[in-house]
Amino acid sequence: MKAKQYFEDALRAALTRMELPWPEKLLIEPPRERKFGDYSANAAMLLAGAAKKKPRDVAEALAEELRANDAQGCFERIEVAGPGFLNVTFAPGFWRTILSDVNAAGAAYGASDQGHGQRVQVEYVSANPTGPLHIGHGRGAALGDSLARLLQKTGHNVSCEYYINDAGRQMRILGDSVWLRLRQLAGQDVPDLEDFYRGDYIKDIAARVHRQYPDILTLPEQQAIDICFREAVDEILAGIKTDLADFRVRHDVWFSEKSLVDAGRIDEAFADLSARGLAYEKDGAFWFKTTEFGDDKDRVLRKSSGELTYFASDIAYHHDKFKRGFDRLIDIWGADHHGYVPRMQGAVSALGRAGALTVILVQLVSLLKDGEQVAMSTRAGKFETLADVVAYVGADAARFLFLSRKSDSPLEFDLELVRKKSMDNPVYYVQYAHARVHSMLAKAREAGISPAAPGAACLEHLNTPEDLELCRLMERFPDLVAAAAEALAPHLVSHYLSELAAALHKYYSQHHVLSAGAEVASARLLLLCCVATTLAAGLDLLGVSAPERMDQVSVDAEQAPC
RNA sequence: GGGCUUGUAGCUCAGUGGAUAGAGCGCCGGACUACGAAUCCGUAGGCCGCAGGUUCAAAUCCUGCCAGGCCCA
Repeated sequence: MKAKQYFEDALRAALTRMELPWPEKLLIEPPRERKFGDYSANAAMLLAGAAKKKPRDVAEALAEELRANDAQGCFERIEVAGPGFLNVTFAPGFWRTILSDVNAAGAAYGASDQGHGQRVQVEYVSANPTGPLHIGHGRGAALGDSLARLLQKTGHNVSCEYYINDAGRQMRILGDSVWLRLRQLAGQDVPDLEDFYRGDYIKDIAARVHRQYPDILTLPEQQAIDICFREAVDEILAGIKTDLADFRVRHDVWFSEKSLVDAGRIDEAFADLSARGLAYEKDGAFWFKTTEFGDDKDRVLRKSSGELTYFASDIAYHHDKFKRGFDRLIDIWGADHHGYVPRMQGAVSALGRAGALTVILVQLVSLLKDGEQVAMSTRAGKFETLADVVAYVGADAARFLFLSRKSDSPLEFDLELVRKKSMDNPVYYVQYAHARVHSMLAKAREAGISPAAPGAACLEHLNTPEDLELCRLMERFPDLVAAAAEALAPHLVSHYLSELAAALHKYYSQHHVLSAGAEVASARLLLLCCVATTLAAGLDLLGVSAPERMDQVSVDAEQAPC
């Protein structure tokens, strides 16, 4: 039985009997302070005006009504407090029923059908294949992957996609850059270009291409550049895929911009806009009337030179997404693209799908080492790439940190702090709570003690404040998951996990389990088993492992830096 | 100059319009002859950037400033 739902139903029935409406802004939530009970409702304050009574009097009447109809004795206390809050405390026996739920659901605990199978596409990372992923991409990757898990868990039909910008100007520059380095490495005296990729990885690619195509210098230049370009994209993309896999980030579809252009989808989208009267030719260019959708000026889709803008392929791309049948699109972008959001929203409105796109902007990550800023924009810093960072601190620690901040706040990523295996580091705090339970379960097996069945009589022993606190927290988990999915906010999950882990550690220090007598031990083992299940379910939503022993984690973090 | 975003404890950050604003770290002081001390318990620390407004109720919503970050011109 869900506590919040039970209270809501009881309250609704009481209001109906008292011929009072259910106020729009009525909220039922756990109060900030424990002493106010398990759940709190603000109904009386909202109804006082219309009823022409004092809020506290309305609350008292409601409380009386609830008490009179609690035949099963689910409520232990129903009180009125403060300006007119209605606070309820559930009886211990009510809380213990949560153990059956958790036990029955197992890894699926917290799942719901609030998405009703809605088809959602999450597009994330989508970095240009012009170089390796950096730490900022890692944040978007962790967020996108976790959001997908959250949405999946709450009954959405989710597809994850990576958009490969393999057409256009940046790609030409990439090909030129490799070609330039290749000739330089071959001893030719070629000056640097004004605009090109300078990273060492370009030299590595150039050297390999030269080895693989020994006669490349004798080919017509355009053909040679073409080879350089194709090889570079393939290699960089393969590297990106490896880095993401090592970070446990998954995409279902890798969508090529070039394929979009080649398939004529750009023209299709242009025709679609023209047909709706939302695009026009002017000064030899093709314009999209974004001002009709709140933009401050119209935007060019095809320049007079015939070159397409980024915006053009992005429109065609989103057009294509909708044609593939998605009900809702979620794009995760770096915050430096925020100026692009109104334009893109305008485009989606123009496609007749206003409101179907949500853009999440991920703020920058500043990389620190012992409190000192690490250079990000040059190759000088050792830890510029995502791969280096993940190898240094471990995927679990990196993911947990990324996912414990709101996406729209800037984030400080201190390599030494994230790497530290101590209580400075919340990820190990939570993982340790999970491992601790499994350690006890192993000890219990040796001693021949097994967890009680969910309905067993011995559960009566679970009546200390700490027992009930764990039950309360576990009972909140499904609501929490639903809220996190709704708000697209995985950080709610990581904060919840820290709270549950804290309750577990406190429990551990106050109540001895195995030596407490057969019945009590058995009951407590069931409780702790359920906690472990909930912790594991939550960690899974973050894509963080739930180890059974702490010496199993962070093997990768043992490696020395570079 | 226009726009987006962020200002909360010494630091890093939570806080769906609700009660005395929270957590972790750091500081200081305690706790293992029993299940893992990667833990627990306690103390101290706040004009929630500033000023107005809406509301029974504002860190939260609105407006104007101030400051940092970013985008555009």
